[in-house]
Amino acid sequence: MGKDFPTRAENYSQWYQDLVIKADLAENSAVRGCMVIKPYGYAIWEKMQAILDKKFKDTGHSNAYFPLFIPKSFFSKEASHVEGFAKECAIVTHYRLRNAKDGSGVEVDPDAKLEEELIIRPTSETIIWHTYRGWIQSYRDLPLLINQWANVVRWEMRTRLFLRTAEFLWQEGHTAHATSEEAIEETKRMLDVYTDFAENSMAMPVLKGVKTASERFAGALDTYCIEALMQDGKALQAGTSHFLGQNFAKAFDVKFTNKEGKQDFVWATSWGVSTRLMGALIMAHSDDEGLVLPPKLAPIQVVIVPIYKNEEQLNALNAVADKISAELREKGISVKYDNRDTHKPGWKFAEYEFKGVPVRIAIGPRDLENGTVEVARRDTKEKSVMQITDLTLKIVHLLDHIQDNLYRKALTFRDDNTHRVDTYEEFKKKLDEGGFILAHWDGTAETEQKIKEETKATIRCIPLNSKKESGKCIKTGNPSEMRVVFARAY
RNA sequence: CGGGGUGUAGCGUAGUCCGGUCAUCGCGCAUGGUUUGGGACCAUGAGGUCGCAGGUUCGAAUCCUGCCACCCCGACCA
Repeated sequence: MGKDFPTRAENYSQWYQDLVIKADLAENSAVRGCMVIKPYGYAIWEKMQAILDKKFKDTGHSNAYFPLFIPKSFFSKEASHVEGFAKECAIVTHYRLRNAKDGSGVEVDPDAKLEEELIIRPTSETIIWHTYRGWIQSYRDLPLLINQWANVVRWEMRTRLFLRTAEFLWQEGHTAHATSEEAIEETKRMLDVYTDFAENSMAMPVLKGVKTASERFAGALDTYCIEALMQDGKALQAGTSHFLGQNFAKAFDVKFTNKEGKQDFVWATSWGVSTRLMGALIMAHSDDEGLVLPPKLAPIQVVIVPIYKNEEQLNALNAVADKISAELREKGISVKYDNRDTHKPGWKFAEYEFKGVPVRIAIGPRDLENGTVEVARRDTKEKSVMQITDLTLKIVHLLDHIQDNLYRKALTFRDDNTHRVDTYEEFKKKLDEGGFILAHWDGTAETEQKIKEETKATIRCIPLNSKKESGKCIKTGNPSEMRVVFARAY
């Protein structure tokens, strides 16, 4: 564990992959492109879920669950939606197996062909809007604010643990509203929820923005997003929130009677974040010694390691450690006291460091005499000796400091790697150094496409908070009203 | 789906060019003992269809053919 681990500078993608596996977050499975999320990795995901779920409930949403399978015909109803997902769908065609005559095992029973094939959901808009048709008649039924936690499948050519897998876990919110304004408001509200989560829980600064037409969700009128910058200088889309207009309402005939007694199609949104956030979290903070977790998402926030020579000493340490643990737990801190006799302290130090546990407390016989403990923080690797008497409060503060420090560090990194450029030459040069690039663009899909082909950079978003500034497109020299964010992306 | 690479014990590997005590070493695992303030040490032991299937040969991890899986780089995507 931790040995023979490449540094980020040596090989970033290898560093990432080894980190995920060696920190026990996930592993590749027997199924191509699908991963097994291991208990430690899943515990982080559960913390993400718990925080997000509360935010969804607090903003008026309810959870529900829709089927994994979607009748093929549903998919054809919204033209751009089909086009967007057709190339990456898994399809169920049969419902029965039988023993092969040659004894080679089981085979698909050709007599068990489904009359209508089922698509395994790559996203649930179609089944949900089909269902909403029966739920919505009047303006009194609106807004309808639903979220579901689910798995989805997108048959990807190339996969990477957490960042892109054929099957992944996510949440998808699907809401219906009486007016366009209300739906847009909802779209932005949920983008803010994601932003708040990314920055305050993940300690990861994000840029809020709108996607260009070519990067928009299939079937959306507008796709809002949060974009984060990873340590290798590549951008990562961490969450999306879509204003779907009346596209799905029209495709699935979801009408309501408004206060004036007139029929109208409802206005829709959808929004989601996925286990990809795990990848973002890992790449935002971790270092060459392993995982670094922000306290708010760490399954174990504090680990206590005893140092002893014999059972007598251990017993004395156990008593003190149990008391410290209990006090910390009272403050809502998750503590692990690792007094296993099967591993030495040094081994444990390395283990928990690699797994990103924010704070480690070591207690030995010398500490018992002095009424102290040794406290080590993962983010800075600093160690200090603290008195046991006021330890709990200090740990509470330390965890807050670590959370803040990780955010500030990530923010500084992003600021240091965000550049404004005004010429195409400068653009290409900065692009190779990595980071976000703020540049003028003439607003056409052709130019965007050309830049992408020539440099592999995409427009990550048109920032929501950016000021108008007239300038010239870096590629064509045509007039531009504001800068957009370019980057190479995951 | 195109280009490149790799498959030998749970993991990482030597050996493959040049076929013949070659199945090597390290980590890990098990047992016993000594240890314990930064990944302990000694001893003993268990564990392998050398990716799979054919073929060549007296003899194949090694040569030939086919297949499969995984990784990296592209195109596509959250």
